[in-house]
Amino acid sequence: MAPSPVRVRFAPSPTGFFHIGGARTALFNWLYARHCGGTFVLRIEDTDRERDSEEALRVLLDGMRWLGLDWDEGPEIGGPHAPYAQSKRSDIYGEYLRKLQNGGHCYEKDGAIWFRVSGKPSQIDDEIRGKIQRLEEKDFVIFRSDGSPVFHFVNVVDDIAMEISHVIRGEDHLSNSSKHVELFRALGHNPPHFAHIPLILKTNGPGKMSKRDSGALIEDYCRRNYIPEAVRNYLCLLGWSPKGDREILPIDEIIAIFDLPEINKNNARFDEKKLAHINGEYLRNMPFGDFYCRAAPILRAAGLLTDSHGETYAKSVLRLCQEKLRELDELPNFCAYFFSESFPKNADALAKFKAADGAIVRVREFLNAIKNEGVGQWNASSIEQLVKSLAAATGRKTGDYIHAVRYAISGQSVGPGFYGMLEILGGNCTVSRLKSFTSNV
RNA sequence: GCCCUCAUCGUCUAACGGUUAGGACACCGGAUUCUCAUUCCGGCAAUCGGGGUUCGAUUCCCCGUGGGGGUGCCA
Repeated sequence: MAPSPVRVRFAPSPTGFFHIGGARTALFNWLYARHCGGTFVLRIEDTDRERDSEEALRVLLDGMRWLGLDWDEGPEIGGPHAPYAQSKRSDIYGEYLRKLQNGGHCYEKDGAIWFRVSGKPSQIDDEIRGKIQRLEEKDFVIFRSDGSPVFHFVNVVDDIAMEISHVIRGEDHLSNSSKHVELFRALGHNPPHFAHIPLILKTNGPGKMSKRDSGALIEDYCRRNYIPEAVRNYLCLLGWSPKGDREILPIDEIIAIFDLPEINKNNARFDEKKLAHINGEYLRNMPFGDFYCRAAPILRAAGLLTDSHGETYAKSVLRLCQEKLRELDELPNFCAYFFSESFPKNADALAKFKAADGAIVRVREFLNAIKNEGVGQWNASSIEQLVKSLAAATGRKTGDYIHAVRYAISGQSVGPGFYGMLEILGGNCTVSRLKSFTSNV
């Protein structure tokens, strides 16, 4: 099969953060390249010299890889148009500057080099927005007085040199495209196809998402143990829709149906709650083996799970938890009492316990019932049997016992199914916790 | 100010010019004779305003209004 002529690029500048807006732009470029069987180029626009570039670049590359956005040409893998960092391409910029000078397209003023605009409106044919015309009225600087080239110039030069066919970027660049078209023409090239994608706006208040907004940084989701596929899936939904009342779908299907003209024109507000919901969907629907691999290290890091617990125990606990979670980071709080005697007691749960009529009496009754029965037969159904006959004997509801004992055992008012929870905790542990609870009240 | 752009529930979105305007998040209610942060069921909730074009407009055109972006020797 002949390679697709589609070549797209993501051209971030390493600022030390991987902003969610940039990530979505990268994602849409990547999706389009993969959809077309084209090439996805990663180009680093590091024209700000004095910055901790190594560190900042790391954040970017790690974030891209975490999201599963692999590039075909770029840093660490090279390619036919290397180097892929603008700080290393000054020879090329000098060469293209000479072309402009030879064509009489620029002049010097105040030590800087200025581009002379044509005075004619530029037109772009945007894949999302249709034809857009704009007159670039004023000449603009392409080389600063310190000799460094500015964004508009290097951006266009590299798109020419790297044979970029489609420029997919944020709508904040729409007004810039008249500058860029002028540069393409002056350099003797037709401009590429453009696709200006909508911006991601703050959840509340005016303006687009900024680094400071909650949820704005990809590396935070990584740190918070979000599922990268879930974050990526959510990002797909900002400005694009798979239609057919579907939202959560595997990336291969998204790649198959993704296309530029279907991208929305209007900006989208970021919604962290919906992201959390989608993360929960991914978490609960993933195979248990995958869930265990992600969850166990978190419990270890929290100092809860140790070698003494054993893998079988850890797995049975986590199997119980998987179906309840929205975020992996909730896990330590959610199940600490399975691993430690010094588990936290939830304040609301305590309030409920105190408010419940005779809760402590129920706990004592339950403890006595266990003592009478013994813990020889200790499994979910035997515990259920025990609770039911106890309730029948005292004329209470099973819930009266369950709620009270749940708090006594776990310090929580919510959690996994009661009978399964006690089975896994074990009869001896249950008894000893209830003893110490009743004697300390 | 000037230039560009956009406009469906609170939010993300769907709807060849003909639909009771659909789905999802959030929120509210109910069920799961044990909780809920799971699951299921139900509810609330939208075509920015005004003119056209048309038998018929969320959809096409114009004008307002509102939002967003640009207007740097930032990217």
